[in-house]
Order: sequence, then C-alpha cells, then structure tokens
Amino acid sequence: MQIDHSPVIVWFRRDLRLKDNPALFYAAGLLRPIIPLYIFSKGDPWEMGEASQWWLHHSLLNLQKHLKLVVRKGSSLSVIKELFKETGASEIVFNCLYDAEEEEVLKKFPSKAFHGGVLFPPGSILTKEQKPFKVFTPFWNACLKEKVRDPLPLPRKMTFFSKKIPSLDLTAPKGISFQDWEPGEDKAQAKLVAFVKKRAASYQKDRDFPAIAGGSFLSPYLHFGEISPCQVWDIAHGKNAFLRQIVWREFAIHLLKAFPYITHEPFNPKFKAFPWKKNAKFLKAWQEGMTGYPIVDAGMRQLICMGWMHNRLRMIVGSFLVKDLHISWKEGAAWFWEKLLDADLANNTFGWQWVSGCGTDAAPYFRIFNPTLQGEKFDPEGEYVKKFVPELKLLDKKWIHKPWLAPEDVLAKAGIELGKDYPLPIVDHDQARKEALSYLKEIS
DNA sequence: TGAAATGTTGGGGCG
DNA sequence: ACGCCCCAACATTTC
Repeated sequence: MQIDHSPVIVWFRRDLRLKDNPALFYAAGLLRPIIPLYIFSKGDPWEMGEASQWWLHHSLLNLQKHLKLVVRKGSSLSVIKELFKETGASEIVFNCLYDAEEEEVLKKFPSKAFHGGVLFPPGSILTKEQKPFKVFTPFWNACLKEKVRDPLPLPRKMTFFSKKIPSLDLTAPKGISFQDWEPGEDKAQAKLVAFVKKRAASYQKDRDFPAIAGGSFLSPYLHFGEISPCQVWDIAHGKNAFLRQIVWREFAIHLLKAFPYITHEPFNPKFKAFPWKKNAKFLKAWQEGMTGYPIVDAGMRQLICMGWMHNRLRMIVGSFLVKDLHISWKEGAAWFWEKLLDADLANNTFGWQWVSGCGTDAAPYFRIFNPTLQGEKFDPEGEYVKKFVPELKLLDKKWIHKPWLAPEDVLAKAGIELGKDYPLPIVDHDQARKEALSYLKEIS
C-alpha cells in the first residue's frame, strides 16, 4: 500500500493555540507534514482594528515559538491556491469562523472544517420548531441539556513541512502598546486557572463593580482562540454565573450565523426609521471621554488606554451614545471595533443591538440608563472614575458622579473649574431621555 | 442587565 | 384624644 506523505495545511485564523485545537489535532493524527499557515487577509470587509492588530501580532509571535508558521498576505483564496501548488499539499484543515470566506475554501479545495471555537456548532441548538433561539434564557437552558465536547490534549507528535518556503516577517503595529495584557496560550491558561480558583466564587457579587477586578479578563484570549470555550467549560464546570457569560458569546455567534445581516441592519426592522443624528462633535466627545458625565468618560478612557472596557461600562456608554446623544449604534460598534482588543463581530454586533433595543432579546427601548445613578450604584466610592478621570481625583464621592451640581466652594477646593478642567455635561440627561422616548413613539 | 412617574400607606406633628 | 395634613418610604405602573 502506498503511504501518503503529502503535506496538510492547517489554516490558523482565530484559533491561535495548540491545545484543544481540533483542526491541528486532526492534522497531527494523519502523520503527514504539517504546514501551519496564517494569512493577513486583504479585502476583508471587517479588517481588524488597531488594538486587535496589536494583540494578533503578539499572539502570532507566541505561536511561532511552537510551530513553523508560514505567514502570507493577500486574498485567502489565492494564497491557499498558491500554497497548494508550491508544496504539493493535498488537504487544508481549519476551525470554523462561520464566515463567507471559509465557505469558498470548502468549495474550492480538498478541506475539512472543525468546530473548535464554539461549545456547539451554530445551527445545532434549536427550538422545538427547529428555529434559532432569539431569547437568551431558553437558549441557555437548551445548552445546559447538551454535552459539551471534552477538550483535546496537545497533539503528541507533529512533523512540520521541512522545505523552505516564503514567509513574511511579523512586524509590530506602530505607535500602540498595552502593558496590562500578555497575549499567548500559556497566559490564557494561567488566567483561567487563577480566575476559577480565586474569583469565580465571588464573580456574581463582584462582576458589576468596575473598581473591582471581578471578571476573568479572558475576552481577548477567547476572541483569538488562545483558549477555547470548551476548555473554559471543562475547568469552570458548575460555576454557572460565569458560564452564562460564555454562553452569551455562544448565543451571539449562533445568531450572527443565522441572521448575518445584523452586522449592518437592526434585527428589529422598525428601527430602520429611527432618526439617528449625525453629530461629529458629540461623537468625538463620547469617543474621547469628554461628555461631562464622569462614569461615561471613565469607561471611554479605559477603552483607549486598556484596549478593553468593563462589561457594566459597555452598557452605560452604549446607552449614553444611543439614548442620550441619539447617535446610531453602528457608530458605537465601529469605535469599539477599532479600540477593543477583544473586538468580535458577533459579540460587538449583538451587544450594540442589545443596548439600543433593536436586537433579539434586547433591552426594551425605554430601558434607559441614568449615568449618575449607574455611577452611584456601581462605583459608589468613585474609585473607578478617579482612576480614569484623574482631573476629578480630589472631588468628594458625594459629587463625583454629578460634578455640575457640586457647590462652587467644593469644586474650588478640589481644584476643578467646570468647562475648563473638566467639561460640563454636553447634554441634559433628563431632556435627552425624553427626546429618545418621543422618537420611540414615532417608530413604533 | 433601568428609572421616572404615579399611587399607597402609615407615622408623627400640630391645631 | 382626635382628625387633618405632610411627606417619607415603599409599591406599582409606565415609559
């Protein structure tokens, strides 16, 4: 019998790990030379934002330590075609992202796709009527009834294609760096273990308070596949408050697969008529964290300096953009896409449609966050605000979430002149809220 | 994973 | 002691 020694291409995308990587595990099991490939895909309509590019760069460097990664640039289809020709490869394998590109690859090349990045393949969790779930809780309950696959170990033996073939050098994106983060599979694993051991038990209690490091900080690792949801499920078994969040991610992925248009259109068609405002000045103030509402500004500034924002703040700043400034959720989604290390098309789209009330299982439109009350409830000491809005550092906690109401002498003592050291509110929340509610009436 | 507006109740001040 | 009123505290409805 003739033994097949032709190489097999493992196409890495957002599964930048060795453990629990079904495509890689399969390829290793073939006992044929592996060509690990990464493509900087040109012409991608969702090209990565600057923060994500930084993360990706470091993740690829990390992956390169363990594999002979071939790095190319171009359209994925032509790069793959070229590589088949150059190497005599007989097959390409990958983990699905459920995008249009991979469907083309499946059609055009001998290939095999795996569901390495999800708990369950999109389309496999359905209602009794065999339709996608549109409400989270029933989806969650349905997931709990299913068995999540066990994580795969490291492939025991991998042989890499030995012939030298062209590969681009990785170059760091310029002028950007985040010290709070360490990309890489090992770090992801360590973070998960530390979280489950030390903080998962108090997650439910702590998760809403941005001054407390109550979360897992796994989102960028999950986005780039340095850790898989199955690994999380396995280790965090039974920690349901936390696992719910993993299932929100799953829910968003399944929804985007079922309704791909939601990246650019509201799921609820009534919202097509919403009179969104174009206001460059307000948008800029929001982006820079200069709205005059301390909790909003703290969140927006955390995003810029950390490439990440606390979940509670994502809701608050989202609500503010959409319901106080009346600017479209798409502008918010675009800014998050640019600035988040964990920017994820499914999560980002879902989150923004949720907060603006036009999505599936969305917050009802009239559920409008009051930035002052949210601040007082979830950052009662003002620690979070003071960390990211240092010009308010000396202000008493009584006024920290509403400096425009503070008496003159209190402001003077804290060294703050409103309108100079820190902005006055760019809109009046109460009035903006009423305006938003009247727009709702118009469209419903 | 909200908050404002409106309704209800009950304690206490006061004539 | 009694009724009246005020309003805080809580509950319900509405957006």
